[in-house]
Amino acid sequence: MADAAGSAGNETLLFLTDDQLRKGIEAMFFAYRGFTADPDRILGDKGYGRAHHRAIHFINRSPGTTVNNLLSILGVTKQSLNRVLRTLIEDGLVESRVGTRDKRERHLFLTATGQALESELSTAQRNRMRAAFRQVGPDAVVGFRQVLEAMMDTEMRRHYVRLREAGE
Amino acid sequence: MADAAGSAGNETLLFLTDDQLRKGIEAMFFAYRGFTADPDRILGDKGYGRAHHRAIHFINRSPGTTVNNLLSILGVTKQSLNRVLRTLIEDGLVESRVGTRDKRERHLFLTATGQALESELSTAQRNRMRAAFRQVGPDAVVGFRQVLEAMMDTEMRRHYVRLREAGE
DNA sequence: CTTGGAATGTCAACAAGGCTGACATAAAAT
DNA sequence: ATTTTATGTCAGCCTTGTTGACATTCCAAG
Repeated sequence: MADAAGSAGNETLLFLTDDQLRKGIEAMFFAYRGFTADPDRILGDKGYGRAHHRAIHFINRSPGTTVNNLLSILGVTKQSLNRVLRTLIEDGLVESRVGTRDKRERHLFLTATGQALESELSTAQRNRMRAAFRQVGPDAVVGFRQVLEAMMDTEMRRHYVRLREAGE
Repeated sequence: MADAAGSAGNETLLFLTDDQLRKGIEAMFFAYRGFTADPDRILGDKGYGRAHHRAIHFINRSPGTTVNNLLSILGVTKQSLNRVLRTLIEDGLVESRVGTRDKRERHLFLTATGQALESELSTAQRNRMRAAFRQVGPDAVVGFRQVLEAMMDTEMRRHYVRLREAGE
């Protein structure tokens, strides 16, 4: 453990065994269910699904974002996203404004109602993550984020980093 | 860990700010797409989906497991799982043997063909995780797993731990 | 032993949310 | 003027969740 990086003995690479990797895989699977469980409950009660949550989350993060930008973040087809956006707009959670510079673009914003739902969802999700973070401490959290970032596709990492910069 | 709870200095808890938590949430979202991307490609080519992968994975981990046990691990309805199992059995990837003690139960096993697909899928998934692990080092990996475990529902953590024990 | 309930698994039908393909519109770019 | 881009829509398909109805098997209480 102590000589992890330097010694280059074969013990150093024990964390790369198939067994360790499999545990990481199963941990991802089970943890992701926990990660989505609380929002899923809230959404189900209101007749929405995970797809609506994702749209709401990223519109909240980048108010005024275009449909096209949202598409590349979410990695779905426009038809699929459009179905979700249509219901959110009809229900008055999202507002779609025609672009001023480029009138082909639609800029998306959360309404007050949309912000309320966003807040309810993200509060629930943050509560669970806060409990986990607090339980394991800051060093573990750093490792957690490092592994996740290394596991992303480069395209997705681009979006992730762009959002981080915007948020700070 | 030692001073996280006790010292109560405000610097100590900076990793619990809403901003840090939001980053963790987005990291989970983007990383999970990477996590499933490679298996999804392989499965798509063969006419299967993520549900088939999950079934195959856990049957491989616990050969002879019952449908009921698989249900509680996967957290879906028996009807949903049954559809997936039926296609896997029809295609000769999974074998279902009637229980000897209790003839209501079906015990599930991977056939040679099923094991071949399992191996292909888990190799692809392990390769990505290995690359990520190697990139960040063993300490980060420990933190990664600690956070994930803390984020699981207790029910899911039970399954996770039970699988760990069986594997070691 | 029989019978009723519990456990297990199967079949049918429906909904959410992915997907592709085709097409319309408006605006920008060439 | 023509082409390209951004967006929206319709139709139809697939996977994978759901509930409801039902068959089989086991077990336990009468």
